[in-house]
Formats: sequence, structure tokens, C-alpha cells
Amino acid sequence: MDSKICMNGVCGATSSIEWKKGWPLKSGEFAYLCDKCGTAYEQLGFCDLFHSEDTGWRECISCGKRLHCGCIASSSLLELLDSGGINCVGCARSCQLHATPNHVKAKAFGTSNSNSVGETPSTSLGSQMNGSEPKKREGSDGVDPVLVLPHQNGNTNKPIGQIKMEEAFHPAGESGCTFSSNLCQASAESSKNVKLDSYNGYIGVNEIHGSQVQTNLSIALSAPSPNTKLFPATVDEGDLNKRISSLQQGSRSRSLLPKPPKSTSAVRSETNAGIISQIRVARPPVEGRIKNQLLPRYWPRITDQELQQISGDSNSTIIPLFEKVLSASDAGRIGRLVLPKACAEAYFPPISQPEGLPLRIQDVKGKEWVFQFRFWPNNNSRMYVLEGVTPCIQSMQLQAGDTVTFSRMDPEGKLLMGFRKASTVNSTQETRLSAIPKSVFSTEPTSFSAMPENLPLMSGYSGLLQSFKGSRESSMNLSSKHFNSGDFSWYLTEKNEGRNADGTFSPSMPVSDRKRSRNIGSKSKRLLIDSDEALELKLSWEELQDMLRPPLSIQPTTVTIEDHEFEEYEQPPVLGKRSIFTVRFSGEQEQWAQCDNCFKWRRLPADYLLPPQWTCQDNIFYHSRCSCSVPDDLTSRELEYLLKMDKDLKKRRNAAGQRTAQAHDSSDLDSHANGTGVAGDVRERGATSVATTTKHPRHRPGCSCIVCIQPPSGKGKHNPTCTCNVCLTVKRRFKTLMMRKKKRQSEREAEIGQRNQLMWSSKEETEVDSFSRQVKPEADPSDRERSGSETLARGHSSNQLQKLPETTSKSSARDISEAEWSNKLSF
DNA sequence: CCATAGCATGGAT
DNA sequence: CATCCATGCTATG
Repeated sequence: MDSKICMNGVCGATSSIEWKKGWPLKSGEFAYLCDKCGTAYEQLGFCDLFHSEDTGWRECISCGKRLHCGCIASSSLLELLDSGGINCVGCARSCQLHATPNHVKAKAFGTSNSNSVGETPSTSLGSQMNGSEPKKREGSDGVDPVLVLPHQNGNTNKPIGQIKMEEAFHPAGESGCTFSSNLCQASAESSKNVKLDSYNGYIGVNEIHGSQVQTNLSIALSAPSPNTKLFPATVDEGDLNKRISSLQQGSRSRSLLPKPPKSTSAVRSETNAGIISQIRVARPPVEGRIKNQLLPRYWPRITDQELQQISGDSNSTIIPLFEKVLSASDAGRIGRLVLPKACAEAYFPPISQPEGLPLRIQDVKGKEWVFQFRFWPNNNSRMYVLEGVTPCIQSMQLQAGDTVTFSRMDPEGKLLMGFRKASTVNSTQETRLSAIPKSVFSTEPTSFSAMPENLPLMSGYSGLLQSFKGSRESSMNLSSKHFNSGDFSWYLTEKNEGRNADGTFSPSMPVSDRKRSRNIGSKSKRLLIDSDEALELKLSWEELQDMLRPPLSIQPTTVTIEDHEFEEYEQPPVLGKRSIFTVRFSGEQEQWAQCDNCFKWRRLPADYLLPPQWTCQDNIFYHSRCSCSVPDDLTSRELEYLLKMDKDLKKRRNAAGQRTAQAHDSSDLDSHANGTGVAGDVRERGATSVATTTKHPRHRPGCSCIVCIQPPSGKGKHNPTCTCNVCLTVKRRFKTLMMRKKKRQSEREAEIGQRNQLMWSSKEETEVDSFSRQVKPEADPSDRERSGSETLARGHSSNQLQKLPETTSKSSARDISEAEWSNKLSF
């Protein structure tokens, strides 16, 4: 059967479906009915075609359940779209807005003329209503009028049809609301208007003019009359107006559908040229093992525009699967993301063992992550979790309250992970900036409020888009190349730790704030957090210190205390972007920074002082990577490794800092500030002074930080034997530093020894390729060599990195489908 | 003592 | 009431 334009006018732009010939038109041609609509309606309760249409889905304001698109199978559902709000029947009823049903049995759209046409319409709406199998109706008696949906331009403002309210949608047993079916039966007049008295709202338009179908179907934009009761009652006017306005936008783009039917490509190009919906509405599942049993809150809310952009010109189809608002524990340090059971069972491979299986998921940057997808037995049920998500969550800089989205790329079956920040502004740049405290110059710890909640969302799908346009291929294919080709093996230096203890840019919550953060992102009452505290971010003093940088282009002067040289700066430090410093075995020092725009990691010279904002375009050192479209300098494994090293380093540093604090409990100095790494750290390059500076932005009365106790340049220096408080402090710090360094060194040596032991002993159990065997011993001497250096360093060979997935992968008994999934996911 | 893994509990729906 | 799932609790290494 040829592809036809659905004469319903809504599904017309969807080309890959078959149509049934409908009623005759004045032109002598026939209307074509979208068979798929009916099928989808029957099977899913939704028209799964409409999502690609410019008008977007409608969802119930109250419960989030998606209303039908208004296609032929769902003309019964339109009444709620235009009733002064969008609401499903269930919610409308709870607001006492339910209309009293009328008593005229409606006809399914297009069924009435089937006799005259000699063909049967797609499905019987009536049968659909009952949730039974679609039946072919053998025509109807007489020449029933074609159901014409009301026209809002007619201005007659009088009901022309009779309305029947009928429980149609979601047969008993379904959770959530049911949908009503106000069927508007109308005469064959071409232009009519219907006012639903019960709702005081107007419903959509479908008008047939000869060979053309004009459709303003689902969008009735008439403002409710002053007496109209808006529903649900809880919807505020602003929100309502917004929704109405977005619906208006959506409706405009599909008003006229020329006939005769276009070819597939023509239709597609028209769609592409037209307005693609940017409305973010929930999409119920169109497939999966449990289909529409998924709770609406897990329905993916990707917009048509995002979808289209992601899939782009490629042959791949992006299928949004589900999304989840991160709970505190999801985003926490445990690294376990609780998956909605239904979603896990519907979209992830079936697992029979609690150990589950490793799942490869590509994130918005094109990076591939491997998570352990598993479950815990729980009350005769299961609780599904993704384990090991911390690096990924951190990479995307997500926190509780943000949303992660899961999609699948077909036909590859590749799983994709996106995100939306819970509260942010449009551009990613600004988003990132919002993580930098505005009040950073005032107090410690610095706290500030994040952006208002109702700002536009930043979508992870946009991120997907970037990654797919620019680096999808490479990110997929290059993941292991890096390991083999280069000497990708470094150890961290302690200068300017890039991230906090968890490797995140966004700060880890202080313990005292955990309780508060717990409220973010979970459902129900836990969402009701104190408005003042909502989305407040905290930066610890230490985390702020990490962002401090010596002033650019200013040479320090050097002072000597007890034969140790310290640099001092005339200007106070400035805020800079966090980065991670590494040293290669060759001794080459490097710095790794994350682009504020695309979030890719870029290698930079160690001595480059990053500004607070930095993007790929600012990469003046490596022109080949000065664009966000260039693949990440780090593969996911490398990044994971880097962050892990950073985390470990930070852990040890914190522990050392705590010990120091205990040792010097009388000091109110910043006992955490430390680190005279390879390139040094201004904070530790203390100097003695007579006069102190108060220039730095964090200064406050009594501040005794290392900046404040520095003398302004040119002012008097202290004698090496000086015993003033400042000098004593500096000396004490230095002593502490050396002790710490010594301790770390011994720790590291112990660790290295242990690791080597483990490595070799595990060879008995783990299959180790010969390459690893050959190379590993070589890495160790360099390790030891480094351990004697001044640099705080941990050594790992690239071969160890390469073995990561094998060692983390827990093999388990898998049934056939698990194996299939594994195969599909390249395991 | 600490981090982690796995299970248990209880609020919410 | 049953189920889900966020998170607490505890055994374990």
C-alpha cells in the first residue's frame, strides 16, 4: 500500500505507515485514514506517531499522563486539550470538572462512509474503547455524517455536535487517570464550531475543504471566558498561559495539508522544514516489555526538536526510553543509581542473577561508560540498580534533582544517557558559571542560591546532539586506541587539584548538609524542601581554595625560610577553573581541564593558568582540539582513571589535612590548604611579612590565610630566625607539609607493593594478555623511581587501565536473552 | 575504624 | 493493600 497522507491531518507528516482509504471527498478522491493510529491507540492507548509532529504531545497538567495526539483514533480525547487547560479525565474529575455525559453515541471518525466507499475503516473506535481487539466494521447503516471536529474560526460558538463522555482510555487496572472520550459528532458541514458548555472551552478543528484538509485539531486556543473555571484548580494562570501559548505555537505549523498524498520523502522534507516541536512533554513508552505500565514520571520528555537533532542525518533512530530525577542517593557517593523497576525490566537486558551484567551506556559527550546493571532481591521483588555511576554522574556534573535520561539508538541498540539539569539557564556556559559562587568573595564556606527553578531547562539531549554531531563516531571507535597508541599513563600532581574529593566540580555536600540535600530530587514530600534552601549549593573552603590561582602574568618573588624557598605574589590569587595535573612517566607535566561548553576533557600545558571559564575554543595550545566537535582527549576509561586518581589523592590529602588540624588545633589557619606540587601552589608559597595584605577577595577581619599573612611586595621581609606568629605559622606549615609528604610517600610505596602483589597473584585467576605481562614489569621501576621524587604521584600503567573492564566485569550465569543483550552491547 | 555490598525498612502511591 | 523505591542499617572485608 502506498504511503498516504492521513486525512485526519495530524498524522500526515508521518510517512512510514500505511493508510486505509476513507470516505470520498468532493474532489472525487478519498480521504485516507491512518490505520496505524488506530492500531497504536488500540495497543498502547496512545498514538505513537504523533510525537514526531509539530504539535507535540499533550499531557495532563495534573498527573502528567499524556493525552492523545488527536489523531483519528483519538478524536475522542480532544475535549480536554482545549478546556482552559490540559487535563485528563481523572484529574478533571477530581477537580469536579467532569462534564455530564451526553447520550449520543459517537461514531468513530471515518466509519460512517465506509459503506459508500466500500472499504472498511481502520478500526472501530467503539471496540477500542472497550479494550478489545479491533474489529472491522462492516459498514454502518445509512450515511452517517462524517465526524468533523469543530472549527474555531466559525465563530458560531454553538454546539453542533453531541457529546458523550465515555471512559475510553486505559482500561481498568491501569494506573493513573483514565481518559475521556468526548466524541463530537457533527454534520458534514465543513466548518463548525463547538463549545463545550461543560468545560467552557473550545475544542480543535478539523475541516475538510474539497481536496484539502485543514486541521487545527488539537489546539483550541480560545481563552476561557471570564466565568470559566480553570482546571485543575491548582494550575496557576501563568503556567496555564504558558501552556496555551506553547500549544498555539504548535498548532500553527499544521494547518493545511495538501492532498493528494505526498511521497515519503516529500512529507519528510516538509516536516523538516516546518516547525519542530520544542515543547517538552512526556512521551509514554511506545514499546518495551511493559509498555504503558510505566509511571508517567519516568516518561522521557525529550522534545521533537531534540530528537530530530540527535538523530540528525544518520540512519539511527533515537528512541527515548525513560528518565529519572536523581535522588540524593543516586547522585551520592555510593555510586548506585536506583532504576525504576518497570523501566529496568522494560528496557534493559533481562537479568536472572542479582549480580546482573555490565551495561555499556554512552553519555552525552559520546563517552562510553560501563555500569553494573543488577538487582537486589526485595520482598519477593527486585530492586534494580546501576552500579558505578559516580564517575559518569560527576562527569555530567549532575546532582540530586537533576534528571538522567535513557535512550536507545536503533538499530544498533546502543544505550544512551542524557541529562537535564534541574535548574539552570539556557546556555551551558552560563550553567557552568552558575556553579561558581557569586559570593565567593565574602565568607567561608560560601553558599549561594542556584537559579530559579522555572528557568528553561538545559537538556542533556542537547548534549547528545553535540556529541553525536561532532564526535559520535570517534568516541565510539577510539576508546581503546588511546591506550595502545600513546603513553597514556600519568600520575597526579598535587598542584591545583581539579576536583573535589569525589572528582566533581560541583561540590560534595558537607556532612551537615546531607540531610538537606536528601530532600532534593525524590518524589513526594521529600521534594518539599525549604524554599530558602532549595537548590542551594555549598562550596567548602577547601573547594574554593582549589579554584584560586596565582594572578596571571605576574612573576613571584622568592623568599627563603629555613633554606626553603617560597614564592610570594604581589597580587592576591584569582579564581580559576579547576583542573587536574598529571605527570607522565617521561616527566612531562600536564594539566587536564574540562570544557565549560561541551564538557570534554582537554589536555593543556601544566603551566597554563586557566581562567574561571574555559572552553575548547580557548585551547590555544592544541589547535587540533580547539573545537567542541573534536572528540574528547580522554577516553572514558582514562577519565575514569584520572578522576579516580584525583579522588584518591584528595582523600589522602584530606586525611593528612585532618591530622594536621588535629596537631595544630589552636590554629585557625586553613589546615587543608597544602600542596607544593610540581608547579607549586600559591596558597602554600607562604612568605613572612611584617605588614600583611588584605587585598585578596576573601579577606575578612582576622583572616590569617596564607595570602593575608604575606607582606605586600616590597614591604619588609622577616629574618630567618624571626619567631613572630606569621613566621612560626609558615614554618609549622612547612614542617607539616614535609611530614605529610613523607607519609604519603610511604603509603604509596606500600600501595605499590601491594598492587604488584595483587597483580601478579591475580594472573592465576584472570586471563591476562601477553602484552600486559610483558609491559607491566616495566611500569613498576618507574613507579618506584617516581616515588622518590618530590612529586606526589601514583603510577598506573596503561595496561592496567586496559584491564579494567575485564576485572570489573562480573560474569554471571546469563540466560539466552542476556547473552543476546551482551552481544548487542558489544560485550 | 572505614568503605562497601547487600538487605531491610518504611513512606508514598 | 500491594508495590515501589529512597535510604537506613548492618555484616563484611
